[in-house]
Amino acid sequence: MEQLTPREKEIFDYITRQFEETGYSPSVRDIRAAMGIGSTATVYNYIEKLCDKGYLRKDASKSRSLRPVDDTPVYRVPVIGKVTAGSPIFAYEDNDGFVTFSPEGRRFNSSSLFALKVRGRSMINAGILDGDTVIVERCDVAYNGEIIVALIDDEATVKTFYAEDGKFRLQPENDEYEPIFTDHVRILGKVVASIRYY
Amino acid sequence: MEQLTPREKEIFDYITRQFEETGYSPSVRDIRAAMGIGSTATVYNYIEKLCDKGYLRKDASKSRSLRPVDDTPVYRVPVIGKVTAGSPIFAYEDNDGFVTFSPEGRRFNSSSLFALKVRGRSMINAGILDGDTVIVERCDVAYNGEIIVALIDDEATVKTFYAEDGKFRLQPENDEYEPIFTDHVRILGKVVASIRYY
DNA sequence: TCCGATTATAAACAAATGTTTTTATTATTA
DNA sequence: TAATAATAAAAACATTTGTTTATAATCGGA
Repeated sequence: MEQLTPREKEIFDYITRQFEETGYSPSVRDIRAAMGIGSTATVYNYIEKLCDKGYLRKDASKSRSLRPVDDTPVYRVPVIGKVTAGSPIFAYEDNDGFVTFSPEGRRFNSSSLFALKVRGRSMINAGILDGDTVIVERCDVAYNGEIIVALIDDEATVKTFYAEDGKFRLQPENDEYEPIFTDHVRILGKVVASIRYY
Repeated sequence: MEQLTPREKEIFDYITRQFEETGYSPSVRDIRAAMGIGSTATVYNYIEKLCDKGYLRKDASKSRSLRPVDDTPVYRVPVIGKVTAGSPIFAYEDNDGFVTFSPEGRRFNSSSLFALKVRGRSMINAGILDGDTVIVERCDVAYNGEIIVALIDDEATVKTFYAEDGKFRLQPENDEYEPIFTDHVRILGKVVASIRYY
């Protein structure tokens, strides 16, 4: 990312801070006043520079449409309550609220994420405890060793996935549990993160 | 929270969605157009209602200053790199970037949070694996059974805390590790959440 | 010393935007 | 049936706001 001049950085920092504090963008004149600048044109030029350099976004002629380009997106992920086979599992209405999740490095299609509260101790050796929240990316294929969410007997379950001899093995990560062998598995998605609150 | 009428909810949902998609608030006329309403006054009344009922915030006479009242705050938490005893541990400069964290239910003083990348397997029985990120709330006291971050030999370590017979026991959650007994412990904070990325 | 980058100003215009006032329809409820 | 809540409109007004144009001071490096 192209370097900012000292003054550009000052102005960028102000915009960012305002955005965080108020929840919306300062206007050109707000910036002018705060930075002790005499003319709106000066500010306007800075804004164009910051946009050109990739630090800001704005929509032309729209008031207060500035926003810092954020490289770590924040997703508001619906927590799915009960999962039932036939029904529209991912209907927006049938959720238990939301969790906020921001990944490291990668990006997701916002609508392809959902979350699940884990019940039971079948994955404790993988560090997924009862009550943990897993963030899941919807997909219908998986590779060996990936932790997935699958639909078993009308219930969503978290297991490690293996394809063997044309069949599937869903492996709990807990010696007290037995693996599930099946010819057919309906994969809801891959676990991309897990969160625990103390 | 006071109930919304059907139409109020439609309008609130539109504002929320716009906010998420564009990063800034729609104007009164944006809403008017999108909702198929003939007059800005109608929209204006709805906005006032939504503010009165506590669903929206706005600043008087400021364009595009609407924002949904968000009850789950999002914290941008600095990831502390190396921790050294005497030095200003929490200096902003010395960090490994940020993680975004939003708690369930409770609120924190934003400046009292920091994050740590866990190294080693000493807490695996508590579901904290090598590479996990723990979110820590700064504090200098703890109660028995709480998972804390303490300073041992100039290094930050995550352990379960116990005070016994006027001494302290820092308990690893892994049978291969021995507890640390000490007369004096410098507590950096309590673990309030842990996050793992796959 | 000249040049370019950085920082800055004044003045005006056009458009977008929030706000007020006054009035009306419809459906529900007492 | 009368009262009330929910929904809606028109028209104007006052500000706020983005944008353009033309001009200038300062400073470091070639």
